[in-house]
Order: sequence, then C-alpha cells, then structure tokens
Amino acid sequence: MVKQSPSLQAEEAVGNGRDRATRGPGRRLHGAIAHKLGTAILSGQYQPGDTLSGEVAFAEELEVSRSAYREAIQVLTAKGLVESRPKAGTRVLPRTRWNLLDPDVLAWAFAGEPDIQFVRDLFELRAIVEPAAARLAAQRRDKDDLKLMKDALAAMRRHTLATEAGRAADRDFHNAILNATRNDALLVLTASIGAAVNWTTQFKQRARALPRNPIPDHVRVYDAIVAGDPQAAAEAMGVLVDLALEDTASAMER
Amino acid sequence: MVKQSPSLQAEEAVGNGRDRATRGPGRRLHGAIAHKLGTAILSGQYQPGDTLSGEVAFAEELEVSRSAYREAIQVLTAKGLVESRPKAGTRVLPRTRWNLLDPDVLAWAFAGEPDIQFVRDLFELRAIVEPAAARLAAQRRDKDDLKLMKDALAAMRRHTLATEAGRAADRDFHNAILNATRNDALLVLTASIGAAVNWTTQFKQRARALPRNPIPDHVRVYDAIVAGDPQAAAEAMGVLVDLALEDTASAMER
DNA sequence: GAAACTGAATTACTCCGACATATTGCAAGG
DNA sequence: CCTTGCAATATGTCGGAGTAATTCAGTTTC
Repeated sequence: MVKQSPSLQAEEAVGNGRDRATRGPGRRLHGAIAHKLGTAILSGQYQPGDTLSGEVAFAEELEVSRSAYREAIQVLTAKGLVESRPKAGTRVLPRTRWNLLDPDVLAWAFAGEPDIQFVRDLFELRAIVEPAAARLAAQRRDKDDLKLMKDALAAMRRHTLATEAGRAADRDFHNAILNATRNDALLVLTASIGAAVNWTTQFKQRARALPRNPIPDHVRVYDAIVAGDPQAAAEAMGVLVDLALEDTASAMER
Repeated sequence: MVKQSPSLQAEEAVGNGRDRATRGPGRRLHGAIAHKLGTAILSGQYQPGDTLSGEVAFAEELEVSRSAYREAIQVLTAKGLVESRPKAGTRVLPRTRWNLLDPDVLAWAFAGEPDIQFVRDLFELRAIVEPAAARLAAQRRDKDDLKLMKDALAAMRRHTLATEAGRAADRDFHNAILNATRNDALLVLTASIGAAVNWTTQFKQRARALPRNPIPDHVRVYDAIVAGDPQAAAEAMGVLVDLALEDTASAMER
C-alpha cells in the first residue's frame, strides 16, 4: 500500500475503502476533502456567492459518502468559508467572513500560489505585532525565557536555516519571545502567521542562496531583550521582519 | 423499521424532533452541542488532556444521535480545541493549540464568566493593532472611506452607545477605519476581537451609566484621519482603546 | 528476577448508505 | 401583488462494518 495516483479514487472502491483517505494532506477522509475544497476556495477558484455542488451530487462525483462530505463542509463552515442553507445550497461567503488567521486557512492559502497581496497583508500585520511583542518580552522575560531563546539561537547557529532543524530553531526562538510576553492571544496569532509564512521560507531557500547571514540580526533582538530594553528590542525585531519580507518578496516574484 | 424519536432528550417531546435544536444558541443541533461543549471547555471545565465522554456514551446521555455529536466534535476540532484518536478518545488540547482568535471561540470565552487575564490579553492586542491600523488608515483612506466614517459618527451621535443601534454605529466606525487600511488580515482580526469585546459593552452599559462621553474621542480619531496625520491618528486611537479597557475592567470587577 | 519485546484482544473513532424530516426558492394560480 | 403548493436540498437519524491505537498478558533476553 503505497502511492496512489493523486487524481481520483474512482475504480477500486471495493475491498479497502479506507486507503484513499490516506492520500490527502488531511489524515482523515473528511480532512482530505476539506483540504481540497479549502485550497480551491482560497485560490479563488470559487467566487464569493458561488454555489458548490449539492451534497448528493458532490458525494457521488468524488465517490465518497455524504457523511464524509458533510463533515468536511462542517469544517469549512466553522472557519467561515461557506454557509449552507436548505434549498439554497452551500455558498462561498465573502472574503471578509473568512477566518484568515486560522492556521488551516492560512495553510490552504499558501498551498497553491499565494496571493501576493495577501502575503503583503500578513507581513504588514507581522510588522505591527512582532516588534510590539519583542517590546513586551523585554519587559516581562525571566531567566527561563532567556534560556530558551539562547538555546534556540545556538541551535540556529549549529544547523543553518537551510535545514529543517534550523528552521525549527528559528520558530523556537520566536516562540520563546512570544511566550515571554505572557499573552496567549499574541502567541497564537503570531504562531499561526509565522508557521504559514515560514513555510514559504522553504521556497526561498531552494530558490537561491540565503542572501544574508540572519544570525547577527537575531542576536541583536536577543541582546536587547536580555538588557531589558523595550525600544531596542522592538527596533531590532522590526529589522528582522523587514528582512523576511524582502526575502519572501524577491523569492515570490521569480 | 422506521421512525425514530424513540426517546427525546427532554420530556416536552412534541411531535417535532427539531425544536430541541432551536433552544441552544446554535441554529442547528450540532451547533447547539458545539456551543455547549465549547463554552464548557473555554470556561475551564475541562483541563487540557482531559478525555471527553466517548462518542456512544455522550450521544446516549444527551439523547442525540452519534452523527450530531460527531459533527459538533468536528467543529471543535477545526477550531483546535480537541483532538480525536481511535481508542484514545477525544481529548482537550493544550490552550496554545486553541484558535483563540476564532469568532466562535471568542464568543464561547465570553459566554460564561470571561477570564480576566484573557480579556487583558485581548485588550493588549487591540492596543497594539488598532493604533497601527489608524496610522495606516490615515495614509490610505479615500473619499468613500471618510464618508463611511462620517456617517457612522453621525449615527453614534443620534443614538447613544446605550442602544443597540449606537453600538452598531460604533462598530461601523471602527470597521470603516479597518477597511481604509486595505488590509484584509487586519480587518478580520480586529473585527473578531472587537465583536467579542463589544459584546461585553452591554454588560458595562447596564452596570452603570457610561462614564464619559465617547464622541469627542472618536472625533479626534476621525479628524486625524481626515488630515492624513498618521501619528495623531495612532495616538487618538490609543486613547480610545485605553478608555475601553478602563470601562471594561471596572465593569468586570463588580 | 527484572526489563524489554511481541502479539492479540479490546475499544473507540471512522466511514458508510439509507431513510425521515424541515426548510425554502420558485412558480403557478388566485 | 400576494398566496399557495411543489420540488429541490440540506439536516437529522440510525445501525453496522471497518480500522487503528492502546493495553496487557505472555514470552524472551540480560
């Protein structure tokens, strides 16, 4: 059991009806369907107000049960992407109703070709939030926070950003800062965006050699937080976000 | 073998098995269950790692079908509150996995007695984001944006904040500003938080007379945006958020 | 004898398909 | 123009088969 064709699961519906569930990014069948529909919607394949295929029709054309389809729709509804009403069908909601900050929605948005404007919006938000977070972290950090940051920094030095371990260390560093703010709302917000955006870092890395050694810039943030200097921490983090934006932008326009 | 309703969940089982769905805040049956479970989790009734009653057991004790329960769980899973695995059951995830910025999650958090620390976190986030939004709005607004803000301001004057119409006008004013930033991510973020927090305004209003005429402070923001002065707009908005925090805090500690 | 491995039984979730019901857009008729 | 009936479509329900992970007993190894 390996390797199904990415296209359809049309024919061999008998025997083991379950293995077709394992193909999609979602672990479960409905997760796979939700991913499929979610990426389709996020990529602009449906316009707001468009009606999806009916429950029965859709389930038939994908050869899945209505239950699986309904659970997938349930997920999309929970994230504000669609709305179902009897007779009217399931319609795509206007963009402003979407939970654009939901981790899954973010992932779907970046699964296809990310909309350049949306990426800019996200970086603008990061540029607002992350320096402010660094500012708070400089005021509230304790010894444990600093140790986490230091360890992450060391890991970043060991592995470079070209490796998965290095990128994980980068995430750890930022998470340690967010943690030090003692603000859960800030933490989940930035973690969601960061995860989605850092995902594009992979693109960047294979697109071209990394244009600049990121370590010194990270160290500047760390030093400011150690020193308890909110203003310097915010400014240093601002530099970090700007650099990330530049890199991502130049990588995307290729 | 047909006909269900062998047992209704309550005594008042009129021939219509659906009306029991309409009693919960959710429009649908599974929505009502999701709301019930969501508020229970958000209010700290379950600790992270706790296992919910199994599918069969739960469905039986609530006298609803397993399907309805499953769809509710699906919603909670989509919002990162729980995770289901075969044999292990459905467990509550750690708080950092929750999509705290999801509108529904926010609503559930405020449905019971809101955690004071969480409210402070949200206001801290607002204090970061909204002034920055006002700054951007001052740079990017066009005539239509200004007209929307002006109309909302006029409506706020006509009805006071004590009326629902007045609060709607308040929301419109803030939304117009967010709209003028041309940043969808910013818009959905602040709209979600604002809706949840403004919901507490109702508490405030009936708790005591509003302590201060909010109109002049709003006008200051508006004037700065009209003038295209980013710095002044950010500062005036900062004042607005601070006042809202004060009001909410004093209302909550009653 | 204790610890680690292996395998089977248990258990809870996952998926399915058929059926009954409620809602509502649409169109025909008043 | 309003009302009413129809038909399409989503919602809720049910029970069963299938699957996978946890658990624990039995075995092996040090």
